[in-house]
Amino acid sequence: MRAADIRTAFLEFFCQKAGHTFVPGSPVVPFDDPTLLFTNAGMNQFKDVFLGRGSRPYTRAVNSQKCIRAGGKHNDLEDVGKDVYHHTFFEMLGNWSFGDYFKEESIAWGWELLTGVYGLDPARLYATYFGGDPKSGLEPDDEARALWCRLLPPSRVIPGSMKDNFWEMGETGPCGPCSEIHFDRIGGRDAATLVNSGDPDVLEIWNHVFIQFNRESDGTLKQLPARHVDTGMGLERLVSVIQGKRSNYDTDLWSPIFHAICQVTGARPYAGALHDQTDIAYRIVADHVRCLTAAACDGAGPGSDGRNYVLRRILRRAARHGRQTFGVDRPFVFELVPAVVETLGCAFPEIAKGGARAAEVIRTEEELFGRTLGRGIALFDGSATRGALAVPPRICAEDAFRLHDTWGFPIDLTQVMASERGLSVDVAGYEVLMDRARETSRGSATESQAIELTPDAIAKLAALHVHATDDSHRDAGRPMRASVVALWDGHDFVATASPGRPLALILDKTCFYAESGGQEADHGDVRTGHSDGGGTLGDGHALGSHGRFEVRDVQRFGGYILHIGQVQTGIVRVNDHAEIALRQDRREAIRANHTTTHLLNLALREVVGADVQQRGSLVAADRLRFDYTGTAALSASDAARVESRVNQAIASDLPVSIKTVDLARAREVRGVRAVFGERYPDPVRVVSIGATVEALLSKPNDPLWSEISVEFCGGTHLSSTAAADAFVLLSEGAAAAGIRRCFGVTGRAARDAHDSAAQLNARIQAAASLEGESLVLEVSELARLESTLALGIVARAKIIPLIDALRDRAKLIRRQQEGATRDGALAQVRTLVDAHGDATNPLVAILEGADATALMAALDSARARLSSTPILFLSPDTESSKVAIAATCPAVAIARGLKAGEWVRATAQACGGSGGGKPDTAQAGGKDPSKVHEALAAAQAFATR
RNA sequence: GGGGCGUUAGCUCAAUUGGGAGAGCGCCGCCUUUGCAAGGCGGAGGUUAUCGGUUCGACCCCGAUACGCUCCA
Repeated sequence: MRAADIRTAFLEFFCQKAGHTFVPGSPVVPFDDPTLLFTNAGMNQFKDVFLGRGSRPYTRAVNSQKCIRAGGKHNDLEDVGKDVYHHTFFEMLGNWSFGDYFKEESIAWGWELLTGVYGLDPARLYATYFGGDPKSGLEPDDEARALWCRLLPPSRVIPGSMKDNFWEMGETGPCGPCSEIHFDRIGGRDAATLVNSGDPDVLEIWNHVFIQFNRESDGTLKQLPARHVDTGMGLERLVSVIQGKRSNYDTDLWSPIFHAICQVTGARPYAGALHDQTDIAYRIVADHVRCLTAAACDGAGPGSDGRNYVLRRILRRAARHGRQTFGVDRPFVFELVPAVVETLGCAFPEIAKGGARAAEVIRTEEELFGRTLGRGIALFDGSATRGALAVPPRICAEDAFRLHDTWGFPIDLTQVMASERGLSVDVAGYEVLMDRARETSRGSATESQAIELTPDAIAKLAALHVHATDDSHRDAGRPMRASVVALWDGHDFVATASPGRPLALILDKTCFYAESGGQEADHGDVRTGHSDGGGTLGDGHALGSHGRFEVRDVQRFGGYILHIGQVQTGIVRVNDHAEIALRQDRREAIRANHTTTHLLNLALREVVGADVQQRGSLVAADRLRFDYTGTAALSASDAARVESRVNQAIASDLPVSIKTVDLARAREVRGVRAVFGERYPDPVRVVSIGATVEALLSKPNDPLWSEISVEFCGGTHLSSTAAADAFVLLSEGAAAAGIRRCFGVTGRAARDAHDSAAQLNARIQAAASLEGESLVLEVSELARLESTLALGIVARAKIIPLIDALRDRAKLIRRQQEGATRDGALAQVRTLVDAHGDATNPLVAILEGADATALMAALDSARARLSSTPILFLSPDTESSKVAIAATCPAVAIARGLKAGEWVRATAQACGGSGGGKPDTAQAGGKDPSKVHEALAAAQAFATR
């Protein structure tokens, strides 16, 4: 069976045989799970179901999930290539039951598929089950054991430990026993003792997890009302087993890629040897290009932080092996992408579609690395030259560390390069420096100002029967009454709080919007009073007699909303009544910016193209930021079109409609904008502009809908677009490889941007009639304004060439001025030189109207004719109240003890300054032009002393 | 999140303790030579990323910002 058939057979088996729904695997880049660098298991996208927070319209699901294990807790990066079964990228075949079937069906179907469909020899299969753990008070999973014993002899049904056969998602939460199916590649023997012993020929192929407990915060296990099944089977491994190979790499999942490597690099064909450098490089490069292609097709390219940085390291490892093992010093990894598309494209449409773009992303990064490598090699050469003189010849620790820290040269690369030159590397010293760097990197970690509610604290609140915060009033945002249910200082719950320390307030209900989905939190005030005190919360007069709390941030943790800020006056206590009010001007600005963000999203799609995808956004009170996929800068004309589309929508005063509806129905609406890879709650909140959500749902297929803005969004919005007033695009640039980022403003700020542009334009017009020095000064001021003012990019694009034209004129003027002052100075020098008698006498003179540069030119000119004369010129400038001084001394004068540096210093001191320089030429400056004659006298005295 | 490094002519990069902003390649012009490659001479091209500070004087020192590279977590 070919790999593609094996994959298809799995999906069809569960779809047809047991009524599973095929749910396409999620992207390898999880967008809303900060605990996860990459998708690393098929269950990732169903986490909310297991946690009991979400649901799906089906109870049985199946797919093949693209997984990446690199850089995170599960990191297989270092092992890739050294063996034949670790991968940074792999496929996980999985089937799931959400509160539907359980152990019996799961095990029976697993057996049927492996032996019946795939035709694996039953005599080579082994099963493990959870053998119980007295320490944790857990019974053995006898149910699973009994089920297996129906299919296998009891000697091949093996009990397993907590580590191998009990699955937990985290400290708390859903968990349960699991049962693994193992396969013996050799056969004809009893391999029971080899199961889970690390023998490469007896390997786990399929894990069935039976989620039946919930681990409570006190450590106890509670039976779950709904029990789930989560299985996972690595495709690469399965294929090797079915195709009777001892290595994952010896299957048709890899051969096209190996073939491509051979073609592109000209290396000898892959031979499959475990310890051979070339074969190791083959495996590493093939693995890495699969990983990079899959990531790029899901929108994640190499970059400088987080998961992007992991991808960068992966690419550089591949590129380095290409260079060192295959001798290819040009970009080549990108040329392997078509082979990856050939093997994965049929199963994953996004890879079939995104291959070309992925290759482009990879090629760009390879070129970048080539440059970094080039600079690093230059540095290495210097270091090697120095190191060659040492005894024994070696690269010193500082250089090795610097190559690593600054230029990204892994120590082993430095070692290889050093050995090529017959040098060793001070690795011990390098490790010391590395440890020190690690220490400083960790040690200076500042304590976070932000207050967070830890999982423990959430559990504690739940134990105290504090209910989740009711935020149903947040859209209205009107002042309201509530009560203080808890006070959290970041470490402990406290009963009272007074001014000073940062504090988080938890109320029973709130009108504040917590930061979410890129929209910033509301700010505002909370005034508290105590029910049995004097400060009754009657209609106003006694308010605030107990406490006033200023809210500067609002965050949601679990169901609890934290109002974070400080007590301003008085005291705040748990159980206080509270009058809460948010800052309406801020809320209004955020609403306008959020609705406009949706309009911008639509406009970009219209202008740039339908494949523009949102990659993040920030809605603040003073601006909005929007990231989207794209590799080229927005042209000036496109920017103008985008801006004008948004302004048209604002001018049309379109109504904004918001409704929470069933997710499946909402998804059917044509043109709906959902953030790529994002998971949405069900039901989902739909925000549409220009047509009501009801209208959308009544005719979901109407082509009209793709021309209006429809998004899934939980934020606060205007009721109609006119309130945004106006929109200006402030900037557009690259945020990361393949991602563009633009900033914009609305309302007052947009008007201000227009006004600034108009004023600047008027000044530019006026400057056209200026001449001389005033034009020069004005141009530098205009350039300063251009770079500091918040102008729209449309306006800026028009303004820059106008300023450039003025700058050209100013440059000409300046050059003329400089020429004039220089010529003036030179003319004076000529007379002075003509009049100068004895060539060995010092020439000391005042030149009128010269600056420092002209003085140097004057010195050059004088020196050319009086080669043995010490010369010093001064030039007073009353306007800037400075005296420029410059001097030169011929060798004979220096030998006599007259050094230019000392000479100018003595001269400058006579007019309130100082200076210095080399013995043959020096510059200085004085601060008091009125003393220029004293300085002249001092210069003469110094030279003739 | 925390470090380190960098940003100078169209490109690649220099510039000693703070003391006159340079080279190579490319570009323009002229000359020589030629089968071709080339060679010689001259020239243009700079807000030293931006802003502020220290100083008589800043590419250089200090602070902030932007952008890039890089390491650690």
